[in-house]
Amino acid sequence: MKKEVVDKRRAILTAALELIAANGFHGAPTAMIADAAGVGTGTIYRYFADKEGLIEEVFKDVETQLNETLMDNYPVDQTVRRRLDHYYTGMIRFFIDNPMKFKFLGQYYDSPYGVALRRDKIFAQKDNGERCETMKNLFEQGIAEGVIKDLPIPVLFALFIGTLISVARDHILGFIVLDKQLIRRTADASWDAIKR
Amino acid sequence: MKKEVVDKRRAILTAALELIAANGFHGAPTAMIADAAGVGTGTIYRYFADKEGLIEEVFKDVETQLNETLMDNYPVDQTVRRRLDHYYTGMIRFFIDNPMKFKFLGQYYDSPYGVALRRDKIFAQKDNGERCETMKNLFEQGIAEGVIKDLPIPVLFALFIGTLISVARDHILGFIVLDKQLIRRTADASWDAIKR
DNA sequence: AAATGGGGACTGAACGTTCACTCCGCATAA
DNA sequence: TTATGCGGAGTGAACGTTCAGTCCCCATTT
Repeated sequence: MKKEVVDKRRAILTAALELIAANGFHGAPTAMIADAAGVGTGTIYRYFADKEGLIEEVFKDVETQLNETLMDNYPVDQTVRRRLDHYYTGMIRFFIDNPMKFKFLGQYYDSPYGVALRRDKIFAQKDNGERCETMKNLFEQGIAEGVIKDLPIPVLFALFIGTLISVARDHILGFIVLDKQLIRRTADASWDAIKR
Repeated sequence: MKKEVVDKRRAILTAALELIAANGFHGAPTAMIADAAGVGTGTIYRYFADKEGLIEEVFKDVETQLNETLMDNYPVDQTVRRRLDHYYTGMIRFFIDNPMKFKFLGQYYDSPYGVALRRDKIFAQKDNGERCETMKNLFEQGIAEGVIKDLPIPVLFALFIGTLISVARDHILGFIVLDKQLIRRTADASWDAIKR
């Protein structure tokens, strides 16, 4: 835990992420994860309760990284649109830069593990005071200001984020190449969907 | 195969669809499918090569039903927007009316089974002459007419269909209730995303 | 400095379970 | 009798998990 010489916990987390992203949950047996991490199969159970526990930890890890990325340079004092755009482009970039993490999240969300998870829960910050807001809050502010359509929050969420996920997947699968300009135009188009 | 008294093939297809939609691929062992269908486990292998073959058949079945639904009352002579709207609302209604089929498709698409599948392939008609068009064609027409943004087809697809899938899922999971009016407003918002 | 001993991180063969799939006998029909 | 459609106990492979044993580190002793 403290020695950095060989952090086996990290090695297991990384191996699990990569193998699950590449082959799915059931294409990543514990023996294979242990192998890729360079540890014995038993060692996994020294750091995690069971395979499900391991997967949960991987998820939390990715979630934290994504949240940290999104908090970076958060434009607190700008318009609702600018703040939403920060989230949108930040997420796209994170997924493009970390395709394995994107695929893992995809695996996670529609599986027994993630069914109970609400989509907006991802962005529910816990202890960051005023620096960030949930997207839900942003949508509500936008509606109050009259700049966003008065639709139920989950619908706005679907309109705004559903596209993001589809576009990111297409990029990762190689159907399109999302350069800076195309990201810009996609983000604008998604804004068109929810703007009043 | 020909006797309708008890169509075991159909019973197996139906049972597989329901169980996979409810519990996922790995929560639906062959023994359970056979039980639900009221046949012996061995009988499955009289009608299908293996479990993968069965799942493929279920997929083709659902695909065909969806396509047939969409061909109904297809507004051949109307504007691009009207024709796209026909697809959009038709799909939403199909998914709302057949939540199990929606869930099954979700399972199918991000699994080893569906990786090779292109999204627009779903709508590639085979033998229907001029009655229907692929969404790809509709997007291209729209771009040529100057009514749709000049973005890559997969991006337009993501903008238009990504939202549909998210919204349908939210409805099926019970987070929102999609009545006729809300479907209308969602379809319009999705159009805003792609319209010029 | 060198020798010793104890403790805990680590390992992987082995275990029990689960699953897709097979095989052979049975029931029905001709 | 022969042919056909079917059932479900049985089979081997693969999986998650365990646990008895190994090995390394370091405190202690000489």
